[in-house]
Amino acid sequence: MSVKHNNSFKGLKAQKNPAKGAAILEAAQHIFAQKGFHEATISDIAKKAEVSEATIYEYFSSKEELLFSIPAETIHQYQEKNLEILEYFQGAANKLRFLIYRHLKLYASNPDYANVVMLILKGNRNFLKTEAYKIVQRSARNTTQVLEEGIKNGEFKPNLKPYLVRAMIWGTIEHLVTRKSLFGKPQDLLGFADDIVNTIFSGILITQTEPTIHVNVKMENRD
Amino acid sequence: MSVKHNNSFKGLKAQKNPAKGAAILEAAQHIFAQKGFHEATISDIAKKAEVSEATIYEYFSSKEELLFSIPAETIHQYQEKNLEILEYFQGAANKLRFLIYRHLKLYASNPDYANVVMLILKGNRNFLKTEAYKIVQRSARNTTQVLEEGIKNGEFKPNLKPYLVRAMIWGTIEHLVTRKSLFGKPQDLLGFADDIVNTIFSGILITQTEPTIHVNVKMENRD
Amino acid sequence: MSVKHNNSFKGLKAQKNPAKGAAILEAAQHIFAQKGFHEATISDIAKKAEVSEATIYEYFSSKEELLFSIPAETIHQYQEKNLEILEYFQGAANKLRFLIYRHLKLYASNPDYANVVMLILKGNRNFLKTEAYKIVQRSARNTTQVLEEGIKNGEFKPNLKPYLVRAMIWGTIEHLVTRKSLFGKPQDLLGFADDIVNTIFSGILITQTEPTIHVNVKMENRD
Amino acid sequence: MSVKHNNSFKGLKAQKNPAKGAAILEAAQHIFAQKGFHEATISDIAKKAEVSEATIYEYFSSKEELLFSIPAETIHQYQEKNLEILEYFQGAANKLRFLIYRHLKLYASNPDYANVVMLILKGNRNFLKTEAYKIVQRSARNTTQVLEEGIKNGEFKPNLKPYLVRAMIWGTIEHLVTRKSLFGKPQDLLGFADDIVNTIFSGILITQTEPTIHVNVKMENRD
DNA sequence: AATGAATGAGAGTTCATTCAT
DNA sequence: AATGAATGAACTCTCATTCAT
Repeated sequence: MSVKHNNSFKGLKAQKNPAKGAAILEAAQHIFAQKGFHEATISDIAKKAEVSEATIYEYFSSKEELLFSIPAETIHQYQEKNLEILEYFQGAANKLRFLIYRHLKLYASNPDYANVVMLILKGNRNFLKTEAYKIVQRSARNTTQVLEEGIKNGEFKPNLKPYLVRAMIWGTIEHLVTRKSLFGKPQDLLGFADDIVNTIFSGILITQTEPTIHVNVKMENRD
Repeated sequence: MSVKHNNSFKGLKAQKNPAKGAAILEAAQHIFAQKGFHEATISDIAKKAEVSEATIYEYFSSKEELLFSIPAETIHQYQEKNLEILEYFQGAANKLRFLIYRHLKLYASNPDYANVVMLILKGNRNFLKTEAYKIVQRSARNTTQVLEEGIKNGEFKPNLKPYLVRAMIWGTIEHLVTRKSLFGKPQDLLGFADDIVNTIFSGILITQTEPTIHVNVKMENRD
Repeated sequence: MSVKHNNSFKGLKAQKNPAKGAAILEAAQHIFAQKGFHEATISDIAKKAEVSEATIYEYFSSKEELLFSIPAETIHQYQEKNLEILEYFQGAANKLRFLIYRHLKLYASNPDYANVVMLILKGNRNFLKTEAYKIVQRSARNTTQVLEEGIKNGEFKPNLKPYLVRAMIWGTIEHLVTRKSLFGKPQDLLGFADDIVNTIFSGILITQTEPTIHVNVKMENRD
Repeated sequence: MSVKHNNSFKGLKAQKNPAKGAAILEAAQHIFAQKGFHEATISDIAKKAEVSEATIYEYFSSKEELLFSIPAETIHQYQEKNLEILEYFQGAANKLRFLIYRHLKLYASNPDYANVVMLILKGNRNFLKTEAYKIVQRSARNTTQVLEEGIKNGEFKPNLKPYLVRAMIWGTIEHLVTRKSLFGKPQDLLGFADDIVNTIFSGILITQTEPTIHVNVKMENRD
């Protein structure tokens, strides 16, 4: 049932045996992550999935479709959950913090997936025509909406450009994840979440207010 | 001057006719930018460069070396000029603003180059072993050093993590440039420079400290 | 019987369809014999074998492996049969005569094979590392052993050097076979067998005994 | 003068600078001997000869002609000298012994040359159309003539087939030389000369005629 | 006489993909 | 549903050879 539904948005052939389809997909994710798209062969994937090469074509109509099918499921669940949880947060700042965590966690918890997305899919123009990519876009709207909400309710600066701030947040995350994919570091992606949030929220400059806070404290002591 | 001897830092064959070598490189950049690495053929590049395929191999020992040779010259000049100009700026903030502008401009003024770097090289592990990549790394040090300088001299927050901030700046730029490569927008990359700088400097939150500035002034008068 | 399992001693890929593998091998033998190794193309062989070029690579991993696979089967059967029959002969001289016949016949009955061996493989250093070559070596041991046996039992001269005599026999055969491959003559290789044997056995000099035979005859007349 | 004469029988382009032509030839001999014909490149040879590739084509019109030019000079001198010395020998047996020595020595004293001849030229059909090959043929006539002479004057068996015996002698030598080219052994080729001669002369069988010699002696005494 | 530079012409090899069973 | 077997279609790269200087 839910299987049927999944199939529909993935744009796949009807899957005779969904478990096998999933196994192939996972094998593909792993092989692609290790070798890259062109360097990986269908034969590699077939071996890893313990099926014949022909069987792969029973489930996916081409090597590229196989690649594009990798994020479909993941991104779908990610987005569904985001929307679900987002409602429980109060305030744009909290929502934004949540989205940043989630985004980082998505990649942190699945290095192969991060690899495929950052090193392969990001540079692939055909991926943009994909159903899965549409969900990525929708996911981007989440962030933008939260930013707009924050402007409207006075949490965020009124002259802030949502498009840019979203680009900063995503760009930061993508940069860090890509580095982890390529170099293995930074080890702890999630550890950056707070610092990202803080910097995005408050910037890096020392405001002239901060030293004065000391003075204020003294004043209160004097009274 | 140093430009003349750039053969030394490129891992190229000795070039019989440097002008032809450059023509091939430019043709390659264009074709790779349009089609991607694997989709582009040596034949495509040869046609574009108006030389024979064999001639390409007189100048570059493999298709991949041809690809990796693309950024070498550009990145080298970029880095040299950065170092040269950086000295004239006073203050870490100004220096950082300059580097952000420069970085954006590098890609904005050369869309094919941006394409190759963002869509092809960024996902290529072999590129990391390249001489050209070493210069990219050195260029990254520039940013980090400026950030450290800013912390030391009190311009930037003392608890700021240079690695992260640099990741944010670069990630933002890469994200924007990648989008421009893929979608053609945002059209005006350089137009984002100020907003990036402002956001990185001051964040997006409306600070409640601003009114307290008044109070501060009075307090200091009192002493 | 042992023939069925010959895949084991060939360094080949597992053969999907051994009949097709054999057809390719035969086509290759013919084309190589006609054109030589470097002048023959995989395309030539594919046409002759009525398969696609890619199919050839399903059975043999490279053009050179294809070449080296040609003698494997033949030489194996040749050696097996030699050992089998050799036992039935009495005396080193008879055994040696048999081996010379066999050796000549091997080439006489298969001109393409003779061509490949004499004109191509004999000059190929890589062939020496081959499994098939090991069998050639073993086959050489046969001859040497027979010669040693002949020395021991007094059939052959005690100061004879087996290595040299074997070199003479093989060299003679190779020389004749090569000439036939190159010039088409001598037509009848096997016709040389007896003369080779006689010369190897008795040399070319007229021994001083021979004229005395005449005398003997006269003596008998006198009686 | 003699230079002009040499050029004529080599079938070469008129050589501007014969010394350079010879240097190229020697370089080619060495490279071909090491790598084989197809594996050796004109570039290899040019480097070794310390000339440009184009220069090679000033002296030899193709790679194959370069190959075929290697034996020309050597074989010419060899044959001239053979004919010259042969006259001084008395008796076919002595002459034959001389030719066998000479033949072995030709290869023993020039391993690169041996390599080229045995591993490359022997399998090359085009070489047979060559001027140099004609001299080889003439050199073969020497041997045959000596054999015929020996038959006529009663030194050699009357039923001996000169063609075969020459094939045996040459085949033996070629076999030994080829082995030395391929395996480096037998180290001492010339050391085999006497044994070859002895075996060719007297064979390997222990003749039962030897005791009859006694009888002969008595008979002759009786007259 | 010598060569730097350019290239035409292939050839081997790989792989995604198909299809009969 | 699964796959063994076959192949079409490319593409990179190499090298002998040429020719203007």
